[in-house]
Amino acid sequence: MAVTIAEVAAAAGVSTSTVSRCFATPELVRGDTRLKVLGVAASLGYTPNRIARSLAVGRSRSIALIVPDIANLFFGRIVKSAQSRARTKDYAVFLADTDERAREEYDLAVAMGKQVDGLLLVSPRMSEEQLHDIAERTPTVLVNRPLAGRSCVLVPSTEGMWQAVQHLYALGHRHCAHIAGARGSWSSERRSLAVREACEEFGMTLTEFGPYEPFFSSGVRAADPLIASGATAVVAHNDIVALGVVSRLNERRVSVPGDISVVGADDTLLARAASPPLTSVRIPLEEVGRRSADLLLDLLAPGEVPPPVEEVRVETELIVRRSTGPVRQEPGTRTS
Amino acid sequence: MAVTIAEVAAAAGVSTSTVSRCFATPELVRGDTRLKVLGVAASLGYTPNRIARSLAVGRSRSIALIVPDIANLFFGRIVKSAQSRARTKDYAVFLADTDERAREEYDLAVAMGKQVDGLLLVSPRMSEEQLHDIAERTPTVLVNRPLAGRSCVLVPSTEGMWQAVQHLYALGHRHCAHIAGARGSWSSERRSLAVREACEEFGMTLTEFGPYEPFFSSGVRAADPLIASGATAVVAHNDIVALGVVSRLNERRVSVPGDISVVGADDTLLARAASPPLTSVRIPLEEVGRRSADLLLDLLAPGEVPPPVEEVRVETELIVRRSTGPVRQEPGTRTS
DNA sequence: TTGAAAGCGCTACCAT
DNA sequence: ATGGTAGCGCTTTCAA
Repeated sequence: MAVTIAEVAAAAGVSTSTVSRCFATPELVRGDTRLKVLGVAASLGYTPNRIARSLAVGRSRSIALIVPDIANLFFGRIVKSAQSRARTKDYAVFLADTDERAREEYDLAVAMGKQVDGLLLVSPRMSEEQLHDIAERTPTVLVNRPLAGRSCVLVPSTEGMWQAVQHLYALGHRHCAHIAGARGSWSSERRSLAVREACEEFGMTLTEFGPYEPFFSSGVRAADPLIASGATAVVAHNDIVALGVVSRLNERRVSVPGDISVVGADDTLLARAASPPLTSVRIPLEEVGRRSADLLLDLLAPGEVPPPVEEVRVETELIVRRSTGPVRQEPGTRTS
Repeated sequence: MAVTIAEVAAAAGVSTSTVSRCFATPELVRGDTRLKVLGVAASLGYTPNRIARSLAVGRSRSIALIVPDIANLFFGRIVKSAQSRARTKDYAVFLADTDERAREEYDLAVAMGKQVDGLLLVSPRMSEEQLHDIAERTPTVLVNRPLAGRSCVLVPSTEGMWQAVQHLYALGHRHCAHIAGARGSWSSERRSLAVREACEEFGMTLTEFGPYEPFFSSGVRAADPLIASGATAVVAHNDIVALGVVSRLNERRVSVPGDISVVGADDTLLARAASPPLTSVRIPLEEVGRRSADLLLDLLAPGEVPPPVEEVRVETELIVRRSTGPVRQEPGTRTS
């Protein structure tokens, strides 16, 4: 059994209250007493029992991160920075992965919500009612999902998607395809909308495909209809899907960027590591993780009286790489 | 405030002991009483407070996963499956990322070890003394790091690396390079050793580079010395590094696999998504996560008296893709 | 089969 | 500035 506060108190010749104060509110203890207690505690190897403290205080100093898929680099990077940020503020972080199953999100969030002080829901797909219900019970911050009256960190990607279309237009493309992301995903909708608006603005023909789940296989599947559509450029919902497209295009002997230009999104490692490297819309995912963690921890801070509802938006930008190139031929003349 | 056991007891007209039993040991309660209590509990929306239970029982029904880098697909996949497995057994999972900083591993593990029932250390780099010290205090399972008398899940990759060399030899390569992984990493050492032994067996010349941290930039950096070495094939420590190499080779106008064949390891999404797709050594990471979680939870099971020390090894195999090809020219004649 | 009550380790209020 | 003590919500003997 670990050393308890009572043993420290006995060994230091003070009461348990004093020992407790030395750790919780050191400024309320006289200098020499504190030094003595801390010394005894150290020599005994005492460390406060967080569980006991949680029970007494009613707060656990822990938060839970709920994400659709940790093995997706997009979420991996968010989790990494959010987790790191939370730990610097002495919050422990629970992680739960819904495996892209929207159905289980709610139950999971409710269950986790009871054992933590706050919830960070990343790209949740559940209904607004369910989200409100959860936020009502546990302080919650949403990532990539707006909700009236709740704190959220949003990445509409509008600017980046617009830049992507502008880039393609400038290269001579006039028929663009878009491969949309998952149904029910707010960021998918925003990205699709941004592409649609940009194409309209530039007078480009747009063919839309989707929704597709964010898997490599989705891109592979989307490639054939894409070829058939006659589009010479494609903006995919994200890098994974984009590379699935590239893979299938290679198989079909369609050259990238010779015959078709491909743009991804998220600018994950995949984009840089691909050959040719993928032009992609950069999302500051580390910033997203950091700011969402900060937002949540602020909500939990005892000082704050009126929980500040904020809507943080981060900037996105197009990173141009070799996967996009000028139009080489007229649409429709391709033999494949 | 949430509903407590006392309120349920009052409403059901029984004692708190009985309510407690209904949830913990239902078989010790008479059928009708149990039904009644459970009914009342449900109607009141009661759920046991895990923190209070933890304090009373002395166990938290939670484990911690400590990994070097969650944003690395290798660890991401392990975390994903381990986490999922633990949750099916009603264990909550803490996640902590050391950001590849071996120095902080120990302190982190010690700190986390106090608030959880068990620790899953993935590819730890700390010293054996430190590992023993931690395992002594908290039930621990190691992944990718053997330790006398402790449970661990190991992936020596020997078979897969051997197959890689055999494959390259069969394609006509006679001079192979190896780009080693991080210093202090057990799996790096094992992989290097396996390549060394295989090259010797096949009578191939081997040039070794490294150690390199598992980053894309490491591969980029390793490519130039690789070219200078005159090797026609390279086995990289993992996919990320391999793709860094490919990227730089492309820049240098060295064709893959025309001039140099490249083999990666881990067979992450990166390998499949690359163009040309990367030949890679497949590691059953989901199995690693699942089995390590199982091992740990078995250690924690109350039934077990003598903690079974196991050493689980999983099988690896080479997945051949287009990044490897026959030798096109004699070593040394390349002009680059 | 059920109940009473003593903790689990810590905090926080109330005294002093 | 310090001590006494009543909980926090649940589990677990021990009795009945």
